Amino acid sequence: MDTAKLERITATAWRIPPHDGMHVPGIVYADEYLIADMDDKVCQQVCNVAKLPGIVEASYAMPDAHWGYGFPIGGVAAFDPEAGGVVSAGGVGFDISCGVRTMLTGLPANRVVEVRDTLADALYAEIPVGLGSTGHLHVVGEEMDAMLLGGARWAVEQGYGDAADLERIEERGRMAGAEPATVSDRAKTRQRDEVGTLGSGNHYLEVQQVAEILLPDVAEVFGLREGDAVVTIHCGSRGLGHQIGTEFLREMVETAGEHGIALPDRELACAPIESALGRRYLGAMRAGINCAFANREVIGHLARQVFARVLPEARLDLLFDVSHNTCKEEAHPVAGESAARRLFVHRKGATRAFGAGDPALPEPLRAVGQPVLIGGSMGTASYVLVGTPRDGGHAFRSACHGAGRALSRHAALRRWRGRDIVNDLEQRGIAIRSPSMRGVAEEAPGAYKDIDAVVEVAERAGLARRVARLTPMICVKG
DNA sequence: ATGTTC
Repeated sequence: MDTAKLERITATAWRIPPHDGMHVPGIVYADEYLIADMDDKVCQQVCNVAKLPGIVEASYAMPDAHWGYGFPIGGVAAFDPEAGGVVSAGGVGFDISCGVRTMLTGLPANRVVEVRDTLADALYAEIPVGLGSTGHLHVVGEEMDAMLLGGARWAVEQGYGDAADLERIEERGRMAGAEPATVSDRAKTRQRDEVGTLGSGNHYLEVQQVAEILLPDVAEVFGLREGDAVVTIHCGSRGLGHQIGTEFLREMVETAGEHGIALPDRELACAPIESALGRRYLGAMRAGINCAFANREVIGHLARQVFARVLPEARLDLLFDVSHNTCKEEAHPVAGESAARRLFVHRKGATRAFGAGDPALPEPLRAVGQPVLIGGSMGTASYVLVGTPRDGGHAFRSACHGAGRALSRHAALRRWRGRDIVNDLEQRGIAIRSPSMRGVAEEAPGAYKDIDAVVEVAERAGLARRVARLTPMICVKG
């Protein structure tokens, strides 16, 4: 990216002054290396978001930001409904509530190494993965609506997962305000056999080891011990979220003019939060969040079943479950103001990162802050961070979500072959199981930014602090 | 991300 038009405000933050109709500045969190590699289109998208009605404080991009549909992936933007603020389907993304959960085995990683291939095969056999994969459940009619209302709570009621998990999920496993009636029959039909499936793309289940502890006191509260094995699941709301996104995006494009909104890019289609369409989207999007909660809860249960057979001493207690693609109603002080405002915070490829003392956090996490789970690319490290207490002017208590793509899927396909990637990783002791060698090539580690650099910048920028670095042993890949 | 172009 050409940094000539950017003001460097700290070692890890760049400001784009408002111009050409931007209501607020853009802020990009990056060091000189990450900003140099970031696509100019990220800045353009940050600026476009800053032109939307009712945006407050700034249009943000996290250190892992890359080009996305309308909003950048790694984008954070908050809107005030009292100031004509909008909600945008493209600002949430197609994979509503795509997110990550990490579960603690309580066992040293060498116990996994001893049974690695057996465990990898069993996980791959039991956990549905890949494009169009179908699951163990068939959810229709009133059950579908109950799932969309109940989220992970519904899954637990169905016998998938444990009630103790619920405290360790954002919104305690159930997003309030979901309106299943606003979700189309087509979206529900697409989902009826997909609950409890991993999906494709960058989604995965990994068995990882805690390679390094960076913040011992917090790691202890989180239950992370150096050398232990953990299980991390990354997936979202599958066909249902995608269908909701597709339908509302179209409707928001068609009605933007009626709402008096001039779109800088049709991919930024949006509706006033206080409009009928805005409220309807929020009801459907929240149902999509519950779908993702239920999905990850069911997959977590399937993983526990596999471990119970292959490695029965493993506990698989849930550390936490975070969403990366949401629009949430939250109270935040805007920079320069003392009182908090009621805002609708879009996080697209970004993680909520609440600090110690936040009442949204359950005990004992409230004492230290929210676990911020950063999913790495296939074969590379992942991180557990912890949210930091912050006031206004700091991305509405958000952090990055992953490594972030450096190359497009298309470019990755030209450069790598899936089989070679699998062999290379096997040489390094990492077992990959995937139905799609094309998918593996698209997800080649070299197609992503350096996650160590991304989280270091996130920490230096004050977005979150590093607690533990995780490295993969087994990856079941979509 | 996605029954990878209703």
